[in-house]
Amino acid sequence: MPVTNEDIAKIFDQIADILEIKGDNPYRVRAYRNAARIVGGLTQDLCELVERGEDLTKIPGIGDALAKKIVEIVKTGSLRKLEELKKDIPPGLLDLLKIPGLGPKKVRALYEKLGIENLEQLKQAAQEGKIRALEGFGARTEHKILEEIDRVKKAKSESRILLSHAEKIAGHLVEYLKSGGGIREIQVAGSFRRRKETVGDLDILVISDNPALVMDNFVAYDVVDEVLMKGETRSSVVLKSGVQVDLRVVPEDSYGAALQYFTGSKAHNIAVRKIAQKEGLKINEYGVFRGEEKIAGATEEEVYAAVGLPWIPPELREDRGEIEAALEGRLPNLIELRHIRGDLHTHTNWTDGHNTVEEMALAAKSLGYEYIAITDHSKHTTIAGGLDEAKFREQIEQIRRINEKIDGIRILSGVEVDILEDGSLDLPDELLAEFDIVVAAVHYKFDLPRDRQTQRIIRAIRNPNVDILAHPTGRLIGERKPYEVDLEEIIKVAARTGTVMELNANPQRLDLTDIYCKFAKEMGVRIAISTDAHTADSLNYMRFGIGQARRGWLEPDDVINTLPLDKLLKFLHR
DNA sequence: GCCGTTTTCGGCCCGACTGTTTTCAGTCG
Repeated sequence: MPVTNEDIAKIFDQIADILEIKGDNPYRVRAYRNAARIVGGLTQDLCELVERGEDLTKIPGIGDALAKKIVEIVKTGSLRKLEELKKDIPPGLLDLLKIPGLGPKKVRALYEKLGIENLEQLKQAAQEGKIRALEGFGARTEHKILEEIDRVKKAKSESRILLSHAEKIAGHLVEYLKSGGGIREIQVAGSFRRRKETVGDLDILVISDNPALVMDNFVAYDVVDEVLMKGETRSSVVLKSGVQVDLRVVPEDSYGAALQYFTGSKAHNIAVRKIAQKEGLKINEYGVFRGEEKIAGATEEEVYAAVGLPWIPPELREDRGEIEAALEGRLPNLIELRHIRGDLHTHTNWTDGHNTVEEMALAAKSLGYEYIAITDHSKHTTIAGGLDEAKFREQIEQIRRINEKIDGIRILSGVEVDILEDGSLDLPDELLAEFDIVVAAVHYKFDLPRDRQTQRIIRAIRNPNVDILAHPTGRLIGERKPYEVDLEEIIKVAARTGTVMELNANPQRLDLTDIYCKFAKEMGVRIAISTDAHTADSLNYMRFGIGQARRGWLEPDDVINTLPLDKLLKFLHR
């Protein structure tokens, strides 16, 4: 099994954890964490780079030492250094870091003084009252450990929530806080504002003349499960849903600085502050300072301007080249929801959708769209009631009639045709040529070997009738992993065949991911942002696709459903 | 461990809150 970039990132993170517990140089620890983040965000497969003998030290954050380690991991599947470190520190000890309040120093003390090596032993020691006796620990800490330990064990896997879920939680909480009074300005920052596909916790920022009132209201919110901390300017709670929410109250003239600070990402902020440092400036959540003098802080624009940068859209703030682009004046003009003129992947009650063709069309019209493509399943997807050729011809005819009947929206007759195991399609070419648009997708045999899966999809997109490759990795966030496939290769082929890649806007799918959006753009491949709506209401998923597209640096011209109808049809050669 | 037209050595982002303390280290974001 080839080593993935994620495997390498995980190894570096583990090393960072262990070094931290050992009390190693914190800057070395940071270098490993930084490397893990960078490796995880690369589009290019490190295995391939190593195979081609590329110079890995060209990757920022990777020096000689880490480059050698990457080569070793790729060639042997493991890293001697990590194996050595594991001899010093039992692996179970790393789980202790997940308990809030326990950091590397405390974990080390528990290990050295009490011989605790894992969560189970920690629980036992706490129950026996041994922990409160340790220097630097007390009864409260011991109590807290007992409280948290089961929660951590339970949530050991994945605790991030979908952005769509976060929107609901944040929406309610913001309304509640507003109704309690004392709020002059309120905004959700963090990864939520960066429109990341999943959100770990919510960061809410408030301007208030009465911080105490806001904080009191916050901790009294009826779905608060636990108050982690409560202060004048900062409080944290865990909601019953398990989501952590941090609330910060800042003065008005610091709002921009605080918003910038708490929007992150951490990596982006560090990069910005490094620039500030070179200019002899200091940035914190209260503003930009030259010595004692505050020179910016009320707005984000001001903060960026103070360090010589234009305002950078939150979705780009990942330290993936946006700082360099900003410095050189080549930030993209990112796509916005208002640019979208239609939806190119939707379902109706002809198959597994809930609404009629007409209902879907009218819903699209009410969103201000010019067109909507109806793309029901083909017969192989039996579970969805996929249509055969005769049924599709009936549907095409129905769509023609409805188009005559209603104004202000054009319904495109389309299909989401199954890509069969050998890469052929589930419908004959003659029929495919009759549709306005053909979307092709994999719906079964997710477990083919990487090479066969890749070739399967490449064969499908080489069919000139195929316009769009839908949900190209088949993942369902939190439920189903993406299937093994060489997406980079597929995108390269798509560049030659003129095939469009779909960014599926369903909040649980959102493939292409941001990094592949950016890669596709760089390869000159166009994107369709489509909702895959199975109900009229879920046409509103478009905003999630837009968020991901913006994270992937996409501009209106990169996305085909920003085209007016006539240009779209021309693009599709129909 | 990374990085560098001010540096190949000496830097490396910054502040709030908590608990255990009597002035602060550790943790967290």
